[in-house]
Amino acid sequence: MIDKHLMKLRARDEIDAQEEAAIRAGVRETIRFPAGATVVREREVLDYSTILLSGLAARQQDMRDGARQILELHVPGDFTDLHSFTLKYLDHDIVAISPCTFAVIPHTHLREITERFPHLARVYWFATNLDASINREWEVSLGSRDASARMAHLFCELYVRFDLIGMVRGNSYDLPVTQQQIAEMLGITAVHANRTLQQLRRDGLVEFGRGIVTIGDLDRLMRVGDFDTGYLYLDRRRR
Amino acid sequence: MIDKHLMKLRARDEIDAQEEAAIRAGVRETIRFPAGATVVREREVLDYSTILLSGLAARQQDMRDGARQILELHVPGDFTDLHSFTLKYLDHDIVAISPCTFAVIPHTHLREITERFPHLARVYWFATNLDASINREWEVSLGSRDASARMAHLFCELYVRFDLIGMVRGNSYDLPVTQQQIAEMLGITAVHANRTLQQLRRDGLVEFGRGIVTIGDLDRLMRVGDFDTGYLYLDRRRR
DNA sequence: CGAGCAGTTGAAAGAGCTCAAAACTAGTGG
DNA sequence: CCACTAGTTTTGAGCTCTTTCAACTGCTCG
Repeated sequence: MIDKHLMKLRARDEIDAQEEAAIRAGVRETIRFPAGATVVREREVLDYSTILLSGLAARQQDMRDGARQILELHVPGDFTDLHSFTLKYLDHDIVAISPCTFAVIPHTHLREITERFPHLARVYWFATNLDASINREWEVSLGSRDASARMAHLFCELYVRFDLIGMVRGNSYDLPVTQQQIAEMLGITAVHANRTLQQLRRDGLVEFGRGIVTIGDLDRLMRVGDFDTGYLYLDRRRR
Repeated sequence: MIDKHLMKLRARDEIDAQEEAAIRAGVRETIRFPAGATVVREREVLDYSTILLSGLAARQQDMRDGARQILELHVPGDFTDLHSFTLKYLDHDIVAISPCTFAVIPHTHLREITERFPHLARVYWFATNLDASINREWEVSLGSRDASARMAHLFCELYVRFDLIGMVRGNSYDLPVTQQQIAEMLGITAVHANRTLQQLRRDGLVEFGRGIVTIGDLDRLMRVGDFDTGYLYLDRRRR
């Protein structure tokens, strides 16, 4: 059930059998949300965190004028709101982009296993720092890259992240979002997202339709998106 | 020496005498950098982290085309690269904006005190999550706010953060940066930063000159910048 | 005094936005 | 199986914010 989660942890560090058992022991229940549902609301005080098991989820901030900024996308295996363990409440919403299932891990259990296994505390601390690294890379995109570079960068990032959990088939992966939502990630309008998408398709870099991304030319897409995997910390190291 | 650091930790949680002693014991040496110096370079493997004691530092990413995105600003008392404890190397540079002094804390010491005091592990884990929250708020600015709102938001954030360490005098605080650097934080050009600054001044909201920010009307500045302190987690809670 | 940044200004170009309508989907119910 | 609706994608045209480029001012410091 949380196999993808362990797969992802093990891409970056070693998790021994005891630690694995301790993690698994914390999963008491799973919850399910339909597409569009709000999983965690800003400022809501939490006593549990959730691991995304299936579906696509996002962190997002609603603006006063009705606009919305998507801050990060979560793929299966991600601890979507592990940061609430120390923050206690979030500064943003967590929403289900497509129908999602989550494993629920009580904060009491996180506390217990991180005290019993200090290494696990560092592994999960690392996991939140990795999310922060993704946030920073999105800052770079939003602040310093134009629309097509942002879009190319996003498709590259998701390619790598889906690949890590075995969810890439050939050069395609599922991305069940609308162009409106892509626009909300990139900080542009839906109309402009549409035109940018057409540009990338015309150039043979990538196609997106019916919720499926198909990479036409990864090398060139990476160059256009100024993409470098460094910020995803793909090397295994003892934390 | 690390008083501002403790002041900041204690704004969010209780730190007892033992924990304080453990933190203080880790500070072996301090290092000094002139304005403009690179303190930590991207990808450089680190075995220590640094607390900013005085001066202004920043996290930044250089782009291929010579442009630069400043990702976050650090004020005295901030653990500028605590995240390197679990990341091992950074995905960005740390630079001294003005002349800076740092306290050096070896990772071995961080490891020791976080294992000995699990609560301290959570306090520092929280600290990195707070940095991530700031990164996310900058994402919102860069993605969804126009130039004057971004600028207003920045001045509000720094007002609160400087206030927290007693570095606000009346309605002014020191911000030893150039307009070029402000532009690099806001993802706009220096020319546009200049014009936006003039706009805010004309509206009586805020003035900036010779490295000093003077708030003219905080309420209105907060409204223009769509600023809400929530993401700075200013309430004390047991982590 | 002159060099060299930092800040300022103007004019023109460009990226992205707004508004509005048309063309597609996909799901619903008869 | 078709008609109908609602949401998504696509297109056009004009407009705005931001950029670019280039020149000019002012400061600071050797």
